[in-house]
Amino acid sequence: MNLEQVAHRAKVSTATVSRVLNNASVVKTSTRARVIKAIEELKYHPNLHARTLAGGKSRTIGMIVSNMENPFFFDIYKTVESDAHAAGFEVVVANTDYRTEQLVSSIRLMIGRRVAGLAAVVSEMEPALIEELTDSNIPVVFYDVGAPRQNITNIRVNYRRGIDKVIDYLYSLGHRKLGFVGHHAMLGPINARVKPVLDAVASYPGLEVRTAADADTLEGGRLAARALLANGEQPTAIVCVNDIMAVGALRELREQGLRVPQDVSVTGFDNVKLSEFCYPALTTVHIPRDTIGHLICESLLAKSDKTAVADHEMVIDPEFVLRDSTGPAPGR
Amino acid sequence: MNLEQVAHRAKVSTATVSRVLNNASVVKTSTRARVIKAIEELKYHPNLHARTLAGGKSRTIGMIVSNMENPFFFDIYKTVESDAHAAGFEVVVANTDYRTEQLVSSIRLMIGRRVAGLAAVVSEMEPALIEELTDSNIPVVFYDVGAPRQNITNIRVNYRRGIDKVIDYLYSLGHRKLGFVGHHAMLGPINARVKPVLDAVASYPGLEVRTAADADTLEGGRLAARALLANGEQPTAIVCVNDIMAVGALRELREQGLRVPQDVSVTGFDNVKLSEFCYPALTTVHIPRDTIGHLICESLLAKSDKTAVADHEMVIDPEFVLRDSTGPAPGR
DNA sequence: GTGTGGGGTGATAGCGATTACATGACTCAT
DNA sequence: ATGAGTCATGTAATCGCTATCACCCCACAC
Repeated sequence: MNLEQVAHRAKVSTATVSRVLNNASVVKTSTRARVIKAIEELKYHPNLHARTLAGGKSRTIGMIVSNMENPFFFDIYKTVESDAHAAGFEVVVANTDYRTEQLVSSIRLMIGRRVAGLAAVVSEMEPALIEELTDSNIPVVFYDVGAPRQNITNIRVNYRRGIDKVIDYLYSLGHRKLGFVGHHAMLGPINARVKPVLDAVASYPGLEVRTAADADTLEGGRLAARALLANGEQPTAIVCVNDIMAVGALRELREQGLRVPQDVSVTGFDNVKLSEFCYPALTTVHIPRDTIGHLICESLLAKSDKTAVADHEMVIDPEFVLRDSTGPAPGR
Repeated sequence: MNLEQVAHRAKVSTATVSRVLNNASVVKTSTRARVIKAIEELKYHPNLHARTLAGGKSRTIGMIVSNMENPFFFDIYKTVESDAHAAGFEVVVANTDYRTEQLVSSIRLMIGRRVAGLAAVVSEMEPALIEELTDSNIPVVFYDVGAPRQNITNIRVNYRRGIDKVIDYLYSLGHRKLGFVGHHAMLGPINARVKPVLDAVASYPGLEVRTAADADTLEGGRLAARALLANGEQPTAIVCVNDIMAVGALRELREQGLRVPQDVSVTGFDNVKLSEFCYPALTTVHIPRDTIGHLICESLLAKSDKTAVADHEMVIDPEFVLRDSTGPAPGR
């Protein structure tokens, strides 16, 4: 079923059918009606591939994320999608699972699709890939990828500010031995997340930290916490790189008969919905995923419309959220 | 950057470049090397739209789900994606948020994309849409959509068997007043999920059930539980349509100072990873998302390869999972 | 020497849209 | 009546690729 058949049935030219399909230029009301009738009768659905090929422009934007399983990423995606839809764009997502190989093929795929814009919300990103991307001439927005770069819009969160509030709070409660639960992908944002922790820790006298890492999942958080509790002296507080892993840690502590926060305090990061529904509710740091999503979409659409929008860097400030998973260090 | 430019640079015809790209027929080693060199030098990425348009076949399969936020759907998606990748296919997902309007536009979009196959893992599905889909000649697999239909492969779960085990267990523990937490989309699978509950309840003497529904989210579960506790006699057990809502219910009970399972028992459904990480860990029913995902992909790929694969119905049996959120009815 | 067959490559006709550009039919002021 | 200006529509080139067919060249058998 194609344009030509519709045109034939409506006794018009393909150009006219295209016109009514795109609401472009003027078509006589009676003609339009005939065309629409033909379209419906034939159950015609325009071929998107032919469309973008002929039109030279694609109405879809691509989004690459590290781990859709983590609601942090999903929340951003959802905002982007809703904004994109409002502007008449589709969005296709790709998951990297923190694997470079997946990232590479996802990027190639997006370039192959000639997406109107690409949002990369991933931790890992090699310079060669960035180059490949910028060469492709596709508008790109990164979230939190490594150092600032020219020709790229980068949205980042001031993790240092967030983690400072956490460490400061724990310190004031008497905690001196911290455990840090991270995940294996110790690059990009994880770096952007890990380094601030180490920096913050270093600025307090007598504060120690030990790190354990695993996958960015509930199970991973549990295993990392287990590792933390197994080797060496037990920390009085466990700081987690994100809420999901913190919930995993919570589970491990419970299993080992440790009470939170009486025996061990736990903190998360992101303020994902779940952090409020787990038990005990997590003390965490709020990262405004909706703001991030809006910024991504706005920037992408602006770039794909006009040709000259300056690339820039946007920094977002996180907020401390105090809940029930933190308390005074034991014996104090 | 297109085929022609690559061909020109490698001093061959476009046909030969295409041959190299597709590993089709024989190309002299030296020629292939020249072409590959040109491709790399020009940073050429084949245009996917032109490809599928010219080739007449798309290497992507579409998947429509009701609510990606619910890990139940995500788990299925993940399996499908991984199977699809293994077979050299991409998958694009669309979210309906249980809204018919979204479903319609997603289906149209998928048809427009000329996907090689479509998996519909949604609750709502009007006959007209199903017709539109079958007319489009795209291989389709449904998960749990209404009554069995011809010309459509349908994968379904024997909810009755699952819920029977739950109700039976609660009944044996002395529970007679049940609350049921569902979600607003009371169609399709929700029907497939709700009706069995009512049927099961009806088969026990003296068993009562009251229903409350809200959104399919943590928050929704909480609100539904709140409604259940507010009106009328307090149930001794709350049966939830899925784990996510159950975790929401857990939160509400805690907030109201009710202990689980001492004061109120709670059950989930799906056996999502979270059900094991929340507190208390949920008694639930396991639905094998991986099996579902495998079946979907297998069926879709089979259909898109050969032309004559019979449509059929597959029924999956769920399993009861006993954990810590259920106990004897209070005062017994 | 001539026929046969196959490996390697080029020319080119689509695929299904969009989009100049051209055209034809009217209206209307001059 | 005539030329200009609109409005509505048709014609056909084009997008970037795949796939068919034709072709050339050379080895090898008879």
